[in-house]
Amino acid sequence: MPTQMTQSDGAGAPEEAAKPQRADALRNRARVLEAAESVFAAEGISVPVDVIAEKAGVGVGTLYRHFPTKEKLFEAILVGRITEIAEEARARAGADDPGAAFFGFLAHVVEESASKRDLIQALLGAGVEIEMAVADCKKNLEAAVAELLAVAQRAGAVRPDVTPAVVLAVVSATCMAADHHPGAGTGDILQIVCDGLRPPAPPATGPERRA
Amino acid sequence: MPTQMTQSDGAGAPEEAAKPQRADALRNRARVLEAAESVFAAEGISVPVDVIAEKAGVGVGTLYRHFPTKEKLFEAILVGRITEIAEEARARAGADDPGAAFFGFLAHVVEESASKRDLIQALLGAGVEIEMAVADCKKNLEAAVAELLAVAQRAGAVRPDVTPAVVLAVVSATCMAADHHPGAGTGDILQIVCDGLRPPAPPATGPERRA
DNA sequence: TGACAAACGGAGCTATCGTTCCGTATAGTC
DNA sequence: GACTATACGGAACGATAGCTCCGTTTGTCA
Repeated sequence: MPTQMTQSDGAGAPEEAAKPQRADALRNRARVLEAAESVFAAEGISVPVDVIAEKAGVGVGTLYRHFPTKEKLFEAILVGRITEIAEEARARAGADDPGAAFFGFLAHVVEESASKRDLIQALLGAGVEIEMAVADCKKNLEAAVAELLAVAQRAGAVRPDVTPAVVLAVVSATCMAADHHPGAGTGDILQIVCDGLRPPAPPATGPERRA
Repeated sequence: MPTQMTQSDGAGAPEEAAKPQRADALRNRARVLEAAESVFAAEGISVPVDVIAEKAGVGVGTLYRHFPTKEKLFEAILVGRITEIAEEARARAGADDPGAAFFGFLAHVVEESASKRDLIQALLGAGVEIEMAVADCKKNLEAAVAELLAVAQRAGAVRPDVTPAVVLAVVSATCMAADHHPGAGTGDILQIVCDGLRPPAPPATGPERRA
């Protein structure tokens, strides 16, 4: 449960004093977050809020006191998830073997995101309005991936013409494909994508690559 | 507009005599289908039926007389689209250059499906109950792709370990990624996938491929 | 042209879901 | 233990969207 947020942070107001919350309020907030995380992951973003509230063991009123809208709740979870992935990328950026670090990262993300419908849908953009908070978060992720990618490219492990945007696109696509085509093994798809990201073999002979 | 269907075919009853429909009924049916096709493609499957009816220039009542549910209407369109793709695969299966035929097919599908939200969502399975009719259709598509793939593999243009299911998964993933990550060029993503599908360079030297 | 079955249109019914409101319960404090 | 601000619960409201119903229109056939 990495997702945390300061409940009400209005945009412009320079409010500072985070007044202490009551113990039960804190507890319930955490419960809602936890319940939402699992329910969204399992069912996607279209589950009714009632379901989340019930799973959390609170009333809908309580849910709405902590998160002003369903979308905000989802956003909170999303920001947590994406931030986590970005941290993972940063953590791997300094590894000894840049190639292994890069491809390991891809595998990690795919594995982690498999069966997380909500994340997938969000990355996909299906039916979700991209909020500013999430957009910023994505920028952060893209920056982290850019670094990891650059190192791997410098080491010759990844094609030089690949951009961070392409990496993100390809990764989310792999997650989606894996989730919805159970017939095709996740590993097989990932393998294809990874090999496609590698440079076309040093001096080269093989069949015409790159049109 | 390849989508066609015999309006009411009950499951078990061996009814044969397709009683002739009135001219306006036929016309309206076609209009609904056409409108639905473009609206679904543009907005996804969540558009209200009213929108489709309006675009078709008919009332919702008329829409529902031709298609018992919104889902059935969508299904009709889907079946048409998927069948078309399957035919494309079959048409290319006998080409001179199996490799070019195979990769050309992938490019064709991606290009054709770009900007077709509904198809993508359906391939994804997001929020759509897979109906029998569509499932059959998918089987047909998979068979067609299997043939095209087999020929290409025999010619050494595609990895031998790739299965039809993987190809479909990878293609739909590419469509989705291209649609939702405008930052990453469709061509770039397709390139990566295609190269990943190719065999790992004849005798080989390059960096370790295939774990 | 008249008659009738077939088809149409769209108001409105129903179910669902996000959100609000307010009476009740409780954590924290003296 | 009493008091109060804080938080809770869940009934109810409003909006939306799928679908139905029935009075009206129209194609077809003689």
